Amino acid sequence: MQYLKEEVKNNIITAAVQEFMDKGYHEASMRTIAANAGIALGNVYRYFQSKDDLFNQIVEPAYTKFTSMVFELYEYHDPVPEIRLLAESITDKIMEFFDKYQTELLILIDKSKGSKYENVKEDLIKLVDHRIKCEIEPILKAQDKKLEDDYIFYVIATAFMEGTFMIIRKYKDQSKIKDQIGLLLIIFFDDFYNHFK
Amino acid sequence: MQYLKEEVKNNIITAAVQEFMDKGYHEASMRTIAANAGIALGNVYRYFQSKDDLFNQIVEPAYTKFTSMVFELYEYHDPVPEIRLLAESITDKIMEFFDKYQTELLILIDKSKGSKYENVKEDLIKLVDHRIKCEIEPILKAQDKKLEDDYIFYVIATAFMEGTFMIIRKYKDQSKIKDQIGLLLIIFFDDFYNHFK
Amino acid sequence: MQYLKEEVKNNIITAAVQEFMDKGYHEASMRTIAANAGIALGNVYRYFQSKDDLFNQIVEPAYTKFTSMVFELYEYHDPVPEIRLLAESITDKIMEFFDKYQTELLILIDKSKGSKYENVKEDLIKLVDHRIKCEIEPILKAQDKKLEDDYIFYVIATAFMEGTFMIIRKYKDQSKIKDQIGLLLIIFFDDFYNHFK
Amino acid sequence: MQYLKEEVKNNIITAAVQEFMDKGYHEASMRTIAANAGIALGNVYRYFQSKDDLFNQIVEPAYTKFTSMVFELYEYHDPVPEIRLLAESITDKIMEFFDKYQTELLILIDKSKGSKYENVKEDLIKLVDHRIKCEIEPILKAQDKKLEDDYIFYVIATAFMEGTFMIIRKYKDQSKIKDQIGLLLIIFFDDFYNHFK
DNA sequence: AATGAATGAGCATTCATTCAT
DNA sequence: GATGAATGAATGCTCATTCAT
Repeated sequence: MQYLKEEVKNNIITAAVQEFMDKGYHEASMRTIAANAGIALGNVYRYFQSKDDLFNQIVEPAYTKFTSMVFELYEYHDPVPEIRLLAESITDKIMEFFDKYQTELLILIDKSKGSKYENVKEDLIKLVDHRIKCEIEPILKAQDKKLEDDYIFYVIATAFMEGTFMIIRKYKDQSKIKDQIGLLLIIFFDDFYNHFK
Repeated sequence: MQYLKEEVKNNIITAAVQEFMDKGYHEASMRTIAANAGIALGNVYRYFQSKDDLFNQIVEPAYTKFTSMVFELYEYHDPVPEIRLLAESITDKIMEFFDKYQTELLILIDKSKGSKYENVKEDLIKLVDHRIKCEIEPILKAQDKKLEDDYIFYVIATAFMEGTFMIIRKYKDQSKIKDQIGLLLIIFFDDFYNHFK
Repeated sequence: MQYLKEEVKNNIITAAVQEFMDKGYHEASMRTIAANAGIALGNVYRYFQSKDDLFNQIVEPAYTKFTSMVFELYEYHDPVPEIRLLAESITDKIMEFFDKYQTELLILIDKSKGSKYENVKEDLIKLVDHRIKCEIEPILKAQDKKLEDDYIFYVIATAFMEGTFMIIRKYKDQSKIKDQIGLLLIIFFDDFYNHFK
Repeated sequence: MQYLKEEVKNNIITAAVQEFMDKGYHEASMRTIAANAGIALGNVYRYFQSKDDLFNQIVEPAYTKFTSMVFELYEYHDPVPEIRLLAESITDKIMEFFDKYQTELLILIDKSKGSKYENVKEDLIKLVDHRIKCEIEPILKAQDKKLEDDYIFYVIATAFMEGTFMIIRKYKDQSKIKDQIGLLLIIFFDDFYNHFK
């Protein structure tokens, strides 16, 4: 690998993050990225093989970490006696992740259409949906109830995740984010939980 | 002459609605729209100045009606003794709107990026946010509490609306939609309401 | 399929044949073809899906006919008592082909590098090589001789075909071409034949 | 200063010869050449003004030597009583040349499209054509025959040279090359000679 | 009114060549 | 002398829009 100036690479990434945030993967223009990075178009390709590569290098670390986090949460099957404890542990995991990859997660979630990551949001929501069902179904069973249409859980999962992303978008301060996501978890799942009891 | 056949215009709109739904504003192809409307590409431009104009004419009525509905709800200040009643009345209003503009609303909400309507979703959410505050603040006041940061209401509003849109997207049957949105309203605001009591 | 002007299509083909002849498939420029056809670049793509398609449409008929001709000759196994007869029949077949596809054959043979036809020349030569061996081997066998290295047959096949192509390139008059290829066949194979007798 | 290290220049030439052989003049990459020469891309341009210049410096010596050889053979007018003797002497000359410039000749012949040497092959063939005519015409004259169209000689010359190049491309061993070219000379010119006798 | 052929600016990508260090 | 980062024009291709008929 040749020596490439870190500054230029950073300029490209900065410009690219901005461009991907503005227009999403598909609509983003390599010309605009080059212009905003203050370099010639061709020079971008010294640092990144392709638009795809540029996008991937930006979101890949977030994706990898995110996937392993998702996997861990997915495997955690036991229903908890007290939702606040689960909320706390999930929030901790998520915060650890956000600490490093806040912007990249948002690109991954909101702006990845056309790239290989376009299903990330859906995957995440499916996980949350799965977790919700793990919690709620035993409760319903104990009451001999069964929902004929469980799409509402998927809706709640989506709504919750959307709320989570908003908090990430809004705040820079990690402890504030943690507080707000904690509050969201309680409002959503403590109350929600009660609804089915 | 400025006489344009209504039938042709309707065919274009029908094809365009389909195309915007399928691909979103930016990815929609004028060629595909013309082909599906059964007319020549050039002829589309006799009825609509541009892709932009075509999009605007499609979503404009829904937007106008929506805005006035939003205004009405916005103006409705009285806190309700029983959230279910408010839920019912809001759901009724929304359903009335959906009855005519379901598809257009979804285009407006999901597929308007790049057009002048891209902030519609946000506007709607601001309304719901406002309504929530109208409901919650008196309760907090009665308890001598005050939230230092009320962004959580905005988050809840967003999450709720996202859920609402999912339900609209998922179901065709109006009564089913009404049921599910009703359920969502209760889960969100009855439980949520209790949280602050 | 929409109605496309035959004249424009012909202009594109004429310009493309010239360009492919000048630079070969890979180096040919769609911009140059469009310019020489007197139309805008984008318009070329109304008539031909891609550079590949344009090239294929030009050479495909020649290729198909050529392939079937090759197949016929390949299947013809009997050694002939008199090379002149074989020469005559092969020449007839080839001439019939050249009559329609002279230029296209030359593009196929000389200018197809980078396209899916790049092995056509080699395939043709392999056929001729095969035919030569069919003729020569029985003769050698009768003399209890065997060549340890039969690459010389492949060389002769190549040399002969190269000569054939030169004649096609040089003359427009079909009867002249026939005469010259006939002469070439005799020089090559009558004499060559004798060499191994 | 204009002092340039001979070693670096040789490395460039070695890498360039390989690259031109692999991909031909046009497809050859200056980056690849620099990388394989173990130097920086920009440094190539201290030794060679351009890709063109690099190509020219590589094939120039072979071209010069070749041209003078051609000239000698061209000047050698006397018809030979026995073609095998001429074949032998020509083969000797050619082999002497190949000994030093085998690769460069193949580049010149096969890979020079787009450079100023693209006609070298033709020039060589013209020489052989000339020699053939020197041999054949006296024979025809003695028989009071005259070919109205002597293009066939040019064709034979081309076919023969094509065969020669194939042999050079195929074999590395000089004595094997000599044997095969000798065989080719006899097949072509002994038999061919007889044809006109 | 309607047609659909034509336009031209846009896209991602490549590569010979230049130039500041 | 040497480096390799930077340039910019070229490539094939797409598509909203225009315009002669």
